[in-house]
Amino acid sequence: MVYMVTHGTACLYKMLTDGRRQVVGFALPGDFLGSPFSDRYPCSVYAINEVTVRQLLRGPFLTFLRAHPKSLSLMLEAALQEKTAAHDHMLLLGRGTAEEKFAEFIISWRARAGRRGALANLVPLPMSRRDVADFLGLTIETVSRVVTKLERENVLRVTPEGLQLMGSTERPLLFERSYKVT
Amino acid sequence: MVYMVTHGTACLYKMLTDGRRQVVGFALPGDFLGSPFSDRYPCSVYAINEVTVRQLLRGPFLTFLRAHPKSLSLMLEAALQEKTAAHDHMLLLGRGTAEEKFAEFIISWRARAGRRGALANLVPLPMSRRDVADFLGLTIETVSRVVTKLERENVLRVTPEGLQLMGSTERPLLFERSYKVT
DNA sequence: CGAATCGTTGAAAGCAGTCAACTAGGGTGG
DNA sequence: CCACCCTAGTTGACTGCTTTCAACGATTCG
Repeated sequence: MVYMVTHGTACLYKMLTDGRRQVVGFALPGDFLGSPFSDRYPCSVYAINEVTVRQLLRGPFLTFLRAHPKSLSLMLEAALQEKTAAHDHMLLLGRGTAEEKFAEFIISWRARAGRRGALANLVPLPMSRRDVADFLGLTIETVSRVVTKLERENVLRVTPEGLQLMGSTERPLLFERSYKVT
Repeated sequence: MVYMVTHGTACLYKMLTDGRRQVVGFALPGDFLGSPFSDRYPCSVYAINEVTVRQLLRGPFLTFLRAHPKSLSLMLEAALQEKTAAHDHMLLLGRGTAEEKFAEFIISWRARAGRRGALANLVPLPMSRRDVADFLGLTIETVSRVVTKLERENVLRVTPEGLQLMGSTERPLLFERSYKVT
């Protein structure tokens, strides 16, 4: 079974028997959950806020895709992009410091979530600290400490509506990247 | 431009300006490098051993895919699988200990590399310690220490041909997983 | 009000990182 | 043939960032 998110935000995660959890991503409207090729779910999902999905039966969906190569092509393009995004996040998880992880998360979340309208400086954070921590491979305490530190440095401000990024955000990104393509 | 690996093993990685590196995967024969939809390379590549590839021009390849939905479908299936693999690795990077990271790596590398024939207990490791370390988000020193520890515990033996896994490998995997699918 | 959940803060511990010394092979050139 | 160098890998001592453990504050809800 495949689902397509139509409204809301979902959290995708994997969990170990001892409770350790890794959030692998967040699904926004337009994103697909599951694969039309397998009846195993690649990971667990839970709704962060009110979420609605469109259910797609595996068989009929496959038939549809075979009949509409254009859609198939779009799905492949999206899947490849998501693979690249996953690789980017690996870099963060494997090599980033706590502060870099959080900064990069805010920047990219702002770009994704605030797609309606220009990049706002008020970034809504519908997910809990635990979700953020598990996404970044940190503990909630460490996330809290990083937020406090950035707040003290006037990089951002915590409001009930989300994180208010200060102007200084455009300055040297904490987590610069430059790919040497060989 | 897209390439398909036909022989050998390649290493895919991303790197930061300060030299920190994350290996995002290893490409074996049959794997594709790059995307037919974008002319940006998603990551850097280097050949671990003698590698041959088949070069596919983006335009003609796209035309071919449009004319052969079956191939398109196979590429989508592969891309979705790789996305799942990337997510699995995120769990390892974000939540695994050094020992769990290495153990899981050996197990899954054996499954992939030793596909010809049954799962051998002699696992060849064509890549360097640095590649392994950068794949697991560790330092070469830590990898070395883990190997030494596992060798002392008679879990494996280091030989010039690769890692010799002892029988005890079938026992409780060091990194058990169990997905609570909601 | 009490209970529960979520988040913050502080102190201490621990796992992996850093720095450095050392070993082992492999290639080169005198 | 062997001294030399260079690279890959190992090992040890120490440091440090993040985790762990614990207490506290804020908010919501019955």
